[in-house]
Amino acid sequence: MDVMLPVPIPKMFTYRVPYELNEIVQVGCRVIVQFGSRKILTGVIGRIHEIPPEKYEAKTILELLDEEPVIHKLQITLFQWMADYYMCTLGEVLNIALPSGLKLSSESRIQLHPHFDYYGSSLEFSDKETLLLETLLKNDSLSYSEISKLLHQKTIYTIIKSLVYKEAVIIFEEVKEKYKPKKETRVRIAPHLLIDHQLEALFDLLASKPKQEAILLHYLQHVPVFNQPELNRQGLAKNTFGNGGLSESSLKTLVKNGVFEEFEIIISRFGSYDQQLTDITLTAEQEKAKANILESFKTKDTTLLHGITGSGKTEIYISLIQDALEGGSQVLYLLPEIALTTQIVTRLRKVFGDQMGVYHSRFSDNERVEVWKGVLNGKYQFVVGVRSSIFLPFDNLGLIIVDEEHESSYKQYDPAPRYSARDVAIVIAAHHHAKVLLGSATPSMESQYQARQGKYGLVKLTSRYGMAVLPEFAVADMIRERNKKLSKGEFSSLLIEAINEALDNKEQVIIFQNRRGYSPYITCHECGWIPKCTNCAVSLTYHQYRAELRCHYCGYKEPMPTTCEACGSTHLKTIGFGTEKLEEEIALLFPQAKVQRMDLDTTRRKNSYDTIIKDFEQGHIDILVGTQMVSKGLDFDNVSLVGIFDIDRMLHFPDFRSFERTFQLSTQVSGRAGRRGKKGKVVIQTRNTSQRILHQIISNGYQDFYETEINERKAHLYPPFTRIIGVTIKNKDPKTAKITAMKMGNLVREKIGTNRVLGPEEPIISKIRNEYLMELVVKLERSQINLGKVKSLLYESMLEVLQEKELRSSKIIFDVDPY
DNA sequence: AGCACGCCGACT
DNA sequence: GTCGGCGTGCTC
Repeated sequence: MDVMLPVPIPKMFTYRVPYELNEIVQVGCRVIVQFGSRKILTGVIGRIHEIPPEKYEAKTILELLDEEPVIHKLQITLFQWMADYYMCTLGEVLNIALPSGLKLSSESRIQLHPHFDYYGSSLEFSDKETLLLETLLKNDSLSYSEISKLLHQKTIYTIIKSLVYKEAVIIFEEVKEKYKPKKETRVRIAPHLLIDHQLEALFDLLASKPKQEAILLHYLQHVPVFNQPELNRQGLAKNTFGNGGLSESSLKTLVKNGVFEEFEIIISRFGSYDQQLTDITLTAEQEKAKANILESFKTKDTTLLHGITGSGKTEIYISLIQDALEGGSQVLYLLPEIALTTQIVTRLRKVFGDQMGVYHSRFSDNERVEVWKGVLNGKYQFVVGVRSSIFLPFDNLGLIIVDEEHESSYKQYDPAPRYSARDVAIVIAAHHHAKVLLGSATPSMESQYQARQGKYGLVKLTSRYGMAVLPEFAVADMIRERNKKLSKGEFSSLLIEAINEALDNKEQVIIFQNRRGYSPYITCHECGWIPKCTNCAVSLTYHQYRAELRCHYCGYKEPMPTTCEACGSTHLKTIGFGTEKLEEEIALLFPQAKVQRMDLDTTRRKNSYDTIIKDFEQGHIDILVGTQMVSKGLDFDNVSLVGIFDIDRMLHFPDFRSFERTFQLSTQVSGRAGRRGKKGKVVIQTRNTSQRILHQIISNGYQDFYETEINERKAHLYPPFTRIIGVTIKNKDPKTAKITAMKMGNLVREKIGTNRVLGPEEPIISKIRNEYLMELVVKLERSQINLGKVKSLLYESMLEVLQEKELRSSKIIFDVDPY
């Protein structure tokens, strides 16, 4: 049979099945196999056949892990499609798809040879060998890294080989099952006591032992065995006694005396939830939109729901999900990474209770395996999750919702597969004959274009939910403010005034600045020195609260210097500003207000994100400063003002999507202002008040924005008119990177046409993690292009370039449909 | 990707 | 000599 292994080699591997398993093995079951001389891996059976390989002897699988498949056949087809489309290997797809709790890892360990007698041996051992053997006498076994530490030596292979040769030690592989079901210890009354009134007799016996009697009463209170003796079987969790202030030692005595018996059960990590709200009432407009969506589904597999912020898309989703579930099919609801907050999950939980699974990156390995298994066994008919939930083993999907479909976090950038969950979702739906609903207030250019072309259905929601009205916009001219000395720090007088007004009215404020840290760089006033990362070609960001300089690309950090490392001057100044600096300035400008910052740095811990949201919701925070985290799917009733900083920097980011992103981000943040009947206000600070896109944001002119932008894309041959494949060349040596890129560029031009290839060029950040980068861009017109052919030509070119000896150390990475 | 194996320079 | 570094080839 052929096994898919989580390794970046573009093929499956043939293994033999032992006779006794011949009848049991199925495609989609996991197996453990030996791969290479000392690696043991978990793979998934991809194909069952009886053709023995010609050129080698196939190894036999070591173990079959599942009796029933953990992956459906349909998914294997999908994985293969993903590998082809995104130009990566099947193994890379599998590696990302399977939660790590389902993958076993092996570690080689060394142990004394069972027939080896250290004291009676006549063999000669070196000092290091002696040290190792004596340590092994004390410990049963040691791993490679433990030995390496013990001997203070990096390569230990020769020593081990010599000892293996002398038959003093053996190498073995330890395989650990990673997933552990969660267990709970329970107690129940010994079953024989339930017959013939023995329990009453027991009470008399315990009358003199009040503590034990209290325990028995506590049990009977929760498990009424007199009326329902069958309930005794399930018992009562042991920890309820301790929590009830009852003596644990008395419980122990009762167990010892055979009154109670202890047992363990496997429980869910997610507790249980009740469905509290089953009926969703839609407004007339929502009802109409829903009907339009259903109508559109009759002829189109994918429909775009374009609903402005606060128009109540979630209610429509809920209603559609309920319908699909009642029809007996599964539903997947995708959300972008950051927006997967308790807010939405809690809301859905009320409606769907236990049948809803949640899948996202903050869950532990064990929790993810539980969701995976829950989908397999039918416990979860409905899953809310992020990007990676498209890999869950659904077998009967009826509906996939991709909320905030324009979000870039649907695209995985590193490692491979560099896939777009939105695009893959559409492919999955086709496999299942399911429907896809894309939802957004600011649809991506791609989706909107498809809808206009009639490929997707299009449904619009144009009025805000309830009495909410769109916010009023004000643009602060920062050049004028600076010249007239009206601004204080980074804040314009306009924004300061607006904040004061909001605070006076006891309303909340959100400040948006898409850059974390205090300042993006510092410089020496005397000589112009700027501290740079040692591993990447970027300046270090100053983080004041830890007094550190940090690299946002590789994580490198160093303490904030007190003097210039070039000239020794103490005059270091910060340039530019991030969320930290704004937080500090707010504290100075509005000392009476409570400020909180929300960015990657303040939300690292597991619950910190939820805590901030909750605090803000309950009004413990007046002003929330944050990065794009504050722009996503959060509903706050009392926010009347949103401030947007540094929109110019976003616009001038050198990327064909910078206008689209700026428009989306600004519109999304603005949507946080003014809900439920109050008119909100948005202040945008810019150095160029006349740019057209500002007016499009202000007038909520999505259509106008779309028209201008789509013409730009058409004129410059960018998506959706073309398809882009990014090619990144990496090398530790900058010259080799350049030469590889040149050769690759020439070869690809030769094969697919000169005008389809741009570059090579050095990216803005030319070095990351000590690797120098070069980029090529392949632009392919949508029509009359055989995409598969082009991809194989690209792949061939890569192999050809890497044939050359001097260039072999380069890495060439393809990114299909980059964001 | 890992990992074995081989070749080469550096250091006790 | 022996260790560590790096280049190269292979994995059913």
